[in-house]
Amino acid sequence: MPDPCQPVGPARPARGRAKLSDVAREAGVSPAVVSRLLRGDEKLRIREETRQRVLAVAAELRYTPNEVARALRRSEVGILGMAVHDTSNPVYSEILAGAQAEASAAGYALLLADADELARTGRTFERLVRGNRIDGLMLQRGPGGSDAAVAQIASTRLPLLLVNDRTRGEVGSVGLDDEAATYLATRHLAELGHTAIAHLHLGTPKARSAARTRGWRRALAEAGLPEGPQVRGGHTTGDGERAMRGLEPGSATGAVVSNVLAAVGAMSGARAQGLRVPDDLSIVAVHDVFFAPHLTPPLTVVRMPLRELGRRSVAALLRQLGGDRPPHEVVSEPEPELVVRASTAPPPRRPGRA
Amino acid sequence: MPDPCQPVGPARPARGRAKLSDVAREAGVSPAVVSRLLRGDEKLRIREETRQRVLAVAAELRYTPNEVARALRRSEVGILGMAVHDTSNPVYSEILAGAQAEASAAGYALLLADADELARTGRTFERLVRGNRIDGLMLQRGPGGSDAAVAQIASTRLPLLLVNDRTRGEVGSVGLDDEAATYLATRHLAELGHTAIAHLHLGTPKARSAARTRGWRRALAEAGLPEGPQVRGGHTTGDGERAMRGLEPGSATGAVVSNVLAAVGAMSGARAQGLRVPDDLSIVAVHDVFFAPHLTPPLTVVRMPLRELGRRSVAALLRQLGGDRPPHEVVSEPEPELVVRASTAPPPRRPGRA
DNA sequence: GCAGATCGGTAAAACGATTTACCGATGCCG
DNA sequence: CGGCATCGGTAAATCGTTTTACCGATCTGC
Repeated sequence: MPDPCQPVGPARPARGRAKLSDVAREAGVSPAVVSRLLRGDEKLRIREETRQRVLAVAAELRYTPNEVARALRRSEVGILGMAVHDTSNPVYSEILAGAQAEASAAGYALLLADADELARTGRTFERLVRGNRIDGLMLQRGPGGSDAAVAQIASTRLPLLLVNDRTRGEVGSVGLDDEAATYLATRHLAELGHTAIAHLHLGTPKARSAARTRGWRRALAEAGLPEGPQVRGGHTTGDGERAMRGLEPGSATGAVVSNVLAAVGAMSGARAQGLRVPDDLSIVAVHDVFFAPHLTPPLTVVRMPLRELGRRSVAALLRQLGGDRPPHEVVSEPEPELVVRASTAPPPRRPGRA
Repeated sequence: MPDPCQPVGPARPARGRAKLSDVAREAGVSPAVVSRLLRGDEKLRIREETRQRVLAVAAELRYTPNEVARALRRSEVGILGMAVHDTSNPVYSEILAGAQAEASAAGYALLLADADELARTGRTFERLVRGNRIDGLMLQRGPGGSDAAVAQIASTRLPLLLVNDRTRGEVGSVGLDDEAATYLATRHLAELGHTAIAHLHLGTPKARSAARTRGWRRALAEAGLPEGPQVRGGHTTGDGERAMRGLEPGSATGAVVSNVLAAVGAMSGARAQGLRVPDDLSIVAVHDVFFAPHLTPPLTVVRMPLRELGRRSVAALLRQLGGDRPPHEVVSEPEPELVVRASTAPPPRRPGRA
């Protein structure tokens, strides 16, 4: 029942919520007990009766700890940063969705940042990276993502993880099997009978781009095919469209495009040049996106576990916060999978090169 | 066990960054001066010489304030929450991108949350909404977003803003001119000569869905056309595909689809029924997305200022934090704009209804 | 020479939780 | 009855800033 002798202060302050000390006062114990009880301190010895009373008061007052105060005391905020180059790129937003889910499940929140802005090392950098606003940072380097920026961040000792990337050394990373992706894509074209297979490559970031090129080369070598033309495909539909113009007409009957957005552009570009897909040119892209089946023709892709990549990145970063060494993982479960749709077909009878 | 080998107070602690008191000590002033100087306190009178010295020390120590401590003291964290139903929906991620940009420009960070999870009023709700983790919350209600959840959040007195929605009363909102969108879309079809114009509507949320229906009705009325069939289109490609099955064959030669993803699905669905787009059926959607020009046929849409919506939402929420009354805005600049591509054409000679 | 102003700061109390060290009663054992 | 565990907690020091109130000198005017 309500305390008869309550001369001072309202039980629950008019403005603002109940705080720890309110619960303590109301339950007639010290704040320490409330904190230790609510946090499940093993070393706390407490009478069952007291425990119930404290819990009841906390519930009645709808006590919720002030996360900011906790964070200050514990020097741990329960927030992970996620720096993305382009939020509206469906590949990135898929990773983001996975990360959000995993973080949330682990009791963490996700703070969104712009990777480019971060790299400029200005106010955003100061506040986010050096201001104790986050416990760790996941960074998805975009096309222009420099090593210098990464070093800059790493030097602050903020736990850092490169997502969808591959590193060695002190900065950890969680990536995808990029080589397998282009390998599968290229092999698919080879199996269809293509002998002139181009690669529209990423350009940047270097590590990922190199792996994709390797996969393409390996598949060509295994099939005993010559290396087809290689042009820069980039990351956007515009890049892909431009890339098609750079591809010498007739130099290839199939193209492996290292990025799905570029592939979308490449299809438009091909059409603009009077090439029919897949009749004159087969196109296969890396990464599946929800609208790929609705393109015309539906786009053949290698599906990569993007959502899983997001999840695993968070898990890895969390382990790193726990003291583990920076991870160098490749998410290979589920495996990259070829999804055959209608943008690939056997090469035309009259081969491209005549 | 205390460390006997550790002499007192290193100038800059080995672990962790320089703090305010370090700067103060090093510069030979009190912490108050440093804080007030760095925060630009007008009332602070200080000798030029001292000012320079403090600034120099702060720079030398690379002092960055601990945002958590600031937040605690000021009861203001500098973080806005953004709760989204589906991160990987390109419409939402476009809004998100705008919000991120504006927040960042205003010196705020954006915390991402899952709207559905939030609505479940569990741990996430407690920590985010009642834990002082954010200064205000933007909520994009998804298909299942209930009023109860909104009321729940509003009752906590956390500044709340509904994004891409329309409200009256105590909960503010920033929305789009949904009626204009479907009006323009419908008028376009009418001008092409269509007389049987269907509406694949949203279903939920109610307010937005109703406005879209109104726009369609108004355009039909103005053109002196009868009301065509209306079926639930939903928000996903799958929904749109299903919706096409629900549309009686021949009952319409044109369809206004209230959501671009549903429109993508509708095109596939139409094809599955042997309908050619636009020869047999014209389709126009609300919202432009980057891949719309690359669909086949390229999708005619009404472009809405999604990114601007994100920006304006942040600006509105910030004003609300500043004490303004909850806004009820409609972002109408730039205006909804019809982007004619190839999914719309005059109706077939032999009218659908024949 | 003395009452104010003005200058150039300082002291100290918040903000709300966590955590370490310790403490006064009981109970138990010999 | 003395010693010492064990029980059931408590006190108080942080965490790093911000901000209000105030203070001792030095001028200034008369």
